[in-house]
Amino acid sequence: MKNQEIARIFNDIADRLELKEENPFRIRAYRKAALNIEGLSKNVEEIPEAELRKIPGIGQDLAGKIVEYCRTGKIQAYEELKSELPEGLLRLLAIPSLGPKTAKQLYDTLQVKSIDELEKLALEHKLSKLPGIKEKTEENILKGIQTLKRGTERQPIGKVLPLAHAMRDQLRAKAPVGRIDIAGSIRRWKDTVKDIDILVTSDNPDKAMDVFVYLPQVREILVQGPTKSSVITHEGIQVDVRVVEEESYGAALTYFTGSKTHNIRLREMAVKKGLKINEYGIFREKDNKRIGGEEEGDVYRILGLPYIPPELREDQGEVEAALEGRLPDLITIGDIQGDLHVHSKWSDGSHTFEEVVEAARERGYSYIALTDHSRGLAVARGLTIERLMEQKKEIAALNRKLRGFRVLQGTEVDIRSDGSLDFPDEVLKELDIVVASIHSGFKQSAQQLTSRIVSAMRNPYVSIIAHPTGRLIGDRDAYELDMEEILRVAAETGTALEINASPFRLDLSDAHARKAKERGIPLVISTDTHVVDQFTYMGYGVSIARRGWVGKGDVLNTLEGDALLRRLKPGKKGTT
DNA sequence: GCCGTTTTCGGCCCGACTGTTTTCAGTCG
Repeated sequence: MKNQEIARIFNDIADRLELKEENPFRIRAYRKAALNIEGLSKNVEEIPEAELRKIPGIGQDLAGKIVEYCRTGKIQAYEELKSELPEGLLRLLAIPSLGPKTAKQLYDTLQVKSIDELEKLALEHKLSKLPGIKEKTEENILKGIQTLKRGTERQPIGKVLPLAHAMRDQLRAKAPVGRIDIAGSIRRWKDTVKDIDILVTSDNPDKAMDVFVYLPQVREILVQGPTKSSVITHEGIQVDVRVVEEESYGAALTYFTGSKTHNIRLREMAVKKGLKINEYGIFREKDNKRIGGEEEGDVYRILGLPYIPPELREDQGEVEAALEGRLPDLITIGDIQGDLHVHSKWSDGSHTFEEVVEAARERGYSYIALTDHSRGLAVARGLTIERLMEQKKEIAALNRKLRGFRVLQGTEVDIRSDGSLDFPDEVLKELDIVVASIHSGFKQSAQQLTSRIVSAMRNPYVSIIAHPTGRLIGDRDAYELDMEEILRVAAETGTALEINASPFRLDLSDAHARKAKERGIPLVISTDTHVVDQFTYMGYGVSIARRGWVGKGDVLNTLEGDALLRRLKPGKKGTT
């Protein structure tokens, strides 16, 4: 898939045009096109040129450049542009607080061509000799270089969300704030997050901001004003707080929730209706009269749209769907009846059956599947066939005692390097549910890995493929897989794909979940719990499903226990 | 460079904070 590469090139072209002080609207056109290509779920290589032009922000010229890149691996105009300015100059733009104007000035006057050169000059106070640059700017450039060197990668949402909640709760307790919400990509439940946006109302904004910038989590204050302040936490995460008036709260919440492209769509629609939308409200163009904005619903209602849930706001067709009245009815956490991927002390989990069951009942579940590891996974104390059969007896005994709750006996059977399963069919057929997954041989070719998963799906007893792509966010990329082939065979065999709800996996991803849903492939959302606290991961999994346009009917573990067992693949007996 | 229920030309989403100015440019989101 060349989408990411093309998006990167278009952004790079935009940077270069900016340094050349080209027409800013032309620059924006490249950036907009890059955003739209990046967010595209289809592979651009498979889209004919005429269809490419239907993508918003892609016209004749850019469609031609995309085709040129797919065909030749190069874009002539880009190659020419690259020869005009040194690479190092481009890298200066990555420094926060340093933009194209300053970079160009530094290059023209001091011939700065790399970040190291710039750092040296700043330390020697050579920059403050330039017009418009004084001590403070020099300091900020040095700070920016430090920030860049530390790296500000996107963080897994599972790491950022608890911090966001803690800061929100402290603001609520200590600062003079009224309404308060976490906005931004966290509210959209993106799997990774770059910063935390918090929106508040306050009758004393200066005080509220004072409390905020001195919260214990704060390492450094970036900016502080009565409506907007930004800090960096000890973890290196940027947090922005915005204060708005009551009457603007809804408009501001929409605005700061984004995504950027979704907002631009809304604003463009507003302009066509003779309206103006900003973070303060919705206004009539002719007399600037406010016609709404206190509630988020105002924004959508006035544009003639149904409310669009934050998880869908990515400009991935949700505006069109809203206009045509075909927004999906999204799954909610309350729809989940049970968890189908749970470990116990028998393998590498931390709790007894009883403890796991109690925690599941507290969450309101009516069943869980115990899916301890199989024998081949020695590091996780995988079960031998004998232990598995012993476990089966214990589960049967436990089920006899339980009222209104059922424990399904299952396994997370390892898909070995050669594609065979770690238990023979005679063993698998004795189980209620078989979850299969890969734990080794990650470095195999895409073809090998794909065929391992395909052969597992073709086994009549395998109900679910767990964490199909193996990614660990920020740690390990998804395996090289032919996802098209996996989806095709999943649809053909009726094998369910798991959305692993661990916030460090979220695998399937939102985009893959959406594809699976479109093809009618059954999904399950499971937590892969090893410690009972991890049952709370379900919220992350449900949110990723929502981002994939997934409804209750697409997810097997929204079914009651009997219905669930009937729906597991043919070949399974479906009894307890 | 894109786009069109005023338009194939002339617009293009909107505002806050900082630093350097003395009314604003640059940067960011």
